[in-house]
Amino acid sequence: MARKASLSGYLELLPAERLTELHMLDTLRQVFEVHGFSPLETRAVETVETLLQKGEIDQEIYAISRIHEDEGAGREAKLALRFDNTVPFARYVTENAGHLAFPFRRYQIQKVWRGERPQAGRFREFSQADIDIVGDGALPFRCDVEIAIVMARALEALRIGEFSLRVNNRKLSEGFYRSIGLTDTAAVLRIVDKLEKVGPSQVAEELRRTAGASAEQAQRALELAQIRTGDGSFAEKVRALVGDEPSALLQEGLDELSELMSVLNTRVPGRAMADLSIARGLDYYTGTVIETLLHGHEDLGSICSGGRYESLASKGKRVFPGVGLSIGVTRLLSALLSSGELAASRSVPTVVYVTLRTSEDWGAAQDVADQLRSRGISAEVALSAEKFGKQIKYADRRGIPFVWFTDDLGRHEVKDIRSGTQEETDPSSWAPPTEDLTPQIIRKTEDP
RNA sequence: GUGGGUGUAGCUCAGCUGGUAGAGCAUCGCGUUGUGGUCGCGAGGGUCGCGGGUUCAAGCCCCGUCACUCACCCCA
Repeated sequence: MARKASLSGYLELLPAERLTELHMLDTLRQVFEVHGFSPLETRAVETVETLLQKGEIDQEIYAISRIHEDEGAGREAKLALRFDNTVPFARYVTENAGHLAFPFRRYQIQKVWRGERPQAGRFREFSQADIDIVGDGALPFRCDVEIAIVMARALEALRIGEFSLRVNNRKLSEGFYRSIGLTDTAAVLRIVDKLEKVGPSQVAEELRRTAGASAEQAQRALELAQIRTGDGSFAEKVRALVGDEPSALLQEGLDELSELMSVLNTRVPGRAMADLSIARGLDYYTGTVIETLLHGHEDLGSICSGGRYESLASKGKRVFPGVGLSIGVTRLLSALLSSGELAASRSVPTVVYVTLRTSEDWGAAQDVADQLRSRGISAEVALSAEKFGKQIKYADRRGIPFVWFTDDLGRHEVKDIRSGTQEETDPSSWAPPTEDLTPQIIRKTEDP
């Protein structure tokens, strides 16, 4: 990949790359549906008001306008492109609450737009694959667990290599920070979130400078954030750190995270890591928070994140709590394509290239192709009767595995371009090996 | 938005203290005249990002501008 894009941040793929992307999307769709998630799509456009409902503008939003908009047109609602799938989904849920059955589980794979400066793995237009479960009034914690399991399985199905879900719980973090006297928990979370990037000493310094922490408070916050275990043992470490009786909030967070880790370790062993530095910025998350690290691509940042939000959507007195995770499809795809880890075996869907002996054979060649097509075998007919060498080369350059010849007596032969073997055959019954029926998505580097 | 780097053939890049534009790969042709890939020979392909300036002369120097890219910020 790594081709120069005409516009930075707006990825356009070559056919072989797009086939790889489609394979990913098909895989995700299949995993989501087999777990009972319904497909959903929302419009590209939201009112600015909806997008900013959290109050804070921490996303670079693309506003849209009409070229011929009247000068004084202040009456129309200001519109903008969505920057994620969660906020539009929340809006959709409240609008259609009367038609939906709760708890409602859906998947949604769509493009989103952000005006941030593009960088490797950061785009201005990209696809996210979301799953969420939303309840009416209440939603069992069990849903947090299930969402994490489904996503872990989806990532496994993508065969992208080793990855870790890094999980934490905001109740745990907030409860702890409050208990040591740090009240601006949002600021603390934001600073602590940078631990991996800037290191403990700088985090401690920032805690003192911007979150009003004493040296001792900063030290204790750091100690919590540095807890990282692959099993449930994080809980003892937290309790040792707290000393006296944990607060109700902290205890709730401990219980939830313990349950999550325990189930994940049974159902998707080795994929989860309790990491108490994970905070997820200033978002709407209220409990479980998750980020995902792709091994070997740590610099990419998280490839799948999300968590529990208690009140993102509400309608009058009704509140719809939810939990969801989102895969950065474009980020993942571009990284694996440019590293060469994922590739398609050919750039076209074509399985068979039907050659032309003379220009007049075109009709007969289409008949052959149609017989193959009627059985689901993708076939393409040559446009002119060039030398066979050239016709074979045409197929070779596109990665088409088979070339078809028909002689002047109507006898058929099919050649496997890779092995060079050619044999007599019949268009009404010939079929390729199943693995050649569609382009194969090759994972070049095997899992360790 | 702030700061650094880079723009030359389809791709990756060379191009000296200014002197009329180069390589490898790719493409196309021929050898092999209707069964590709190897090999050999040959050919085509460039407003040197764009605009202005200095100079007898600018890919190279100066100014501006655009794009790309990296870091910060933020995040999938």
